[in-house]
Amino acid sequence: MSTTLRLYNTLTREKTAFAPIDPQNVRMYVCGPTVYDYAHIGNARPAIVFDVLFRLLRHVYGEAHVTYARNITDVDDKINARALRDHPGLPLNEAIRAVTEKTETQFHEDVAALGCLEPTVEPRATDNIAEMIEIIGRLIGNGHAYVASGEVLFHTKSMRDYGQLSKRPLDEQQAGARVAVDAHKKNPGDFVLWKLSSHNEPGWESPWGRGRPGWHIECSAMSRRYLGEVFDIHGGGLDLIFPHHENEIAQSRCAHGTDVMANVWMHNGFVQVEGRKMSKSEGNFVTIHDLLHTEKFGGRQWPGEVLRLAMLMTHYREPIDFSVKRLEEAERLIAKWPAAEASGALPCDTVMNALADDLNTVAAVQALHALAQEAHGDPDALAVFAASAALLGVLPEKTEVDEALASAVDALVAMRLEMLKAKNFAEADKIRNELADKGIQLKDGKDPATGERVTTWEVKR
RNA sequence: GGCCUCGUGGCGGAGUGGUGACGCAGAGGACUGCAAAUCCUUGCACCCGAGUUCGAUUCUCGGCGAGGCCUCCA
Repeated sequence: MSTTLRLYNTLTREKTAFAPIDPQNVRMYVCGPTVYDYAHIGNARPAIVFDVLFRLLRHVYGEAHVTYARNITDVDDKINARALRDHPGLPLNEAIRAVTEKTETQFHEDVAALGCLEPTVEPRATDNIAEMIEIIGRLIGNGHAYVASGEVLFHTKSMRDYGQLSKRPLDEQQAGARVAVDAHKKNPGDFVLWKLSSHNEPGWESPWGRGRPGWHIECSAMSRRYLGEVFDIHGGGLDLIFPHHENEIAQSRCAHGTDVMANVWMHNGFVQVEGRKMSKSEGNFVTIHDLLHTEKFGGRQWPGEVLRLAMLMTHYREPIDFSVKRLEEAERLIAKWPAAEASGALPCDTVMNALADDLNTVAAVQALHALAQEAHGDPDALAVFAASAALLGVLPEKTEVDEALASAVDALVAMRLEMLKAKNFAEADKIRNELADKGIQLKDGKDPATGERVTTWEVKR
């Protein structure tokens, strides 16, 4: 409990000491995926970054004292479009459910492969429509929202300090510079809280007619439901600062009459692929699934732990260039790390301090690498390594080897040593090669005292 | 146009007003029958210009370059 975390806060543009509202229940909200298609590696970054933060918070405040909420956005016009495209024969609601359930399952498989713990709660937008309607009702009631042309809109001008997060005062924005201003808006920056649905769009009954929520309101509703009106940390990608997070803040604060929505706002940087911007419009994005299970990237599949480490080799606020070269380097590092099981040991101070300093995973990984070298042949160091690696979620798992295989390999190793003594190199190498083909790597060493050859082996990861 | 990042050796990536982390790759070596693994040695980098200074990669200003947001996107 003595560790003090220092976190960079987008709200203040400063790195400050983190003090939870309630150390017995530290609360974090992270914007999750819209479930209409495979998640790409841009989605993987916040999942991994905030997973590290989750692990760190659990370590500092105790596992039972951290609540991590990450939403599933399952109402969205992109989902509707996908449902109509992929399931033209089904009734709309069933088609939508088919899309969202499949995508959600896939997302969970992907992030699990990336070594991410499950959030404490993972609420769905469609399970929180009533909460959204309640908040919208409040906003209309206290003059922060109005009804126009069948939509409920947030009245940005009604909020004195709108734009604090993005440092984007309303007056200074070029109104409608790149998007036509809808005539029914009182101000160009006003955004939709609720909009009416046609028959071929999903909708819910509300005081303003059968409709569906605007983009931002779900996070206000779900964060309040699970974390309260004011909570500790809100995270997401850099590109969400405006308008999404700005508008979440506006909705929540105006509905609840609070000065802040979350105390600390954290944003991870952008992801590029091989030096180029990844964008949906250009179609050059790489999905997590592609990396894990296909040979689309670099002509091979990549283990989840390699992807995770590659992601953590750059500080979360910096842009990251996802490249084959980077993945190869990550893989070489992991290959040098010992497999171990987390025991009761405490993580190394260097790793802890690095992470406590605004999630400096780069320094943490380097410290970890140094530990890995010390751990070579030192059980105590190995335990510290394991605990430290677990904090980052990059602990190579000890491959379970069944005893029959182990004794068979041991016998072959003994046989090989006999052959070596007889200088029968051909036969000895044959054994070595056959084992290698089965994924078993022999490692010859020398007993420091006797000078005898000592052979150990491991299952290649 | 507004707002905002970033620019360090082949690559990744720290850091500091006064000999220059570290990792990966590469090179050399030890060990080995040969490999692998392991260990040792090795890297003279800080976008450009001006300014401040005894001295700047580190501070200031100005360029140039890369990128992001302002519209669905992590």
